Amino acid sequence: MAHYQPLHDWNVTPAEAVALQQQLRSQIRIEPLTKPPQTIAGCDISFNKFEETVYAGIVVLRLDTLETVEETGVIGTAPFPYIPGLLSFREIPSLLQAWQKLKTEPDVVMFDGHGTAHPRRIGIASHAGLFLNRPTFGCGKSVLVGKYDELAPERGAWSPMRHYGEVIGAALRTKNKVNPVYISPGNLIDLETAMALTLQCDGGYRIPEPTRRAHNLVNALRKGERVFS
DNA sequence: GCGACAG
DNA sequence: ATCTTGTCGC
Repeated sequence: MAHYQPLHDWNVTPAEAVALQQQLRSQIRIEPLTKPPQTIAGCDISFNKFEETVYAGIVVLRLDTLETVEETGVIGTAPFPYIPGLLSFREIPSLLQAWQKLKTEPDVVMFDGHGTAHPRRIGIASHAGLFLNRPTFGCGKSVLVGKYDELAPERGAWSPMRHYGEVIGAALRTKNKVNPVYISPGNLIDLETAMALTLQCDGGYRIPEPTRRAHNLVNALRKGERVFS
């Protein structure tokens, strides 16, 4: 049901992947949201060690109540290995299949990884944002590139992440005295809004609800505890 | 050349 | 990411 723009083929070599990133980065737009979002989606993939089968899923929730409104999942194959900086080429193909199964198009999408906080400023959230043509941002659990000053221990505290002099994202504390998560805009959104949405999706855990639910979903799918038609 | 390195 | 039990701290 939900559609996307197939900007390019995913059957590429690592060198071609880097070239594609260099070519696509100019199309990324970091700007405030056009309309107030009502729904947000979380995406994630899971797999068994040493196996190529990937379990991808998307969970859509209402931003006001954090109630889950839709879930989709697919079992596919990873056409690309995990290479730092090229994560999107491994995860996006299957996520696009899950996206196609959505009945409603989410207003904004949160990814497990980075957006502009990437060596070439086009992490999975930015790359997918170009295909989906809607606001996307990344919420990573660790740093790929960039440095930041330590932040206060309270939830809500944050510190900008810098790389080669430019602000590429922010370390944001989502829970008191717990390691921060790393937020960076993907496409069609700005850092401030991405951080606000992350805090709004609080479920009492370090990981915001969209990503946390997507993670639980794909793990259940991998273990055969969930089925999608 | 050496170390770092999203998930 | 995944493989896994107990254990330290609030």
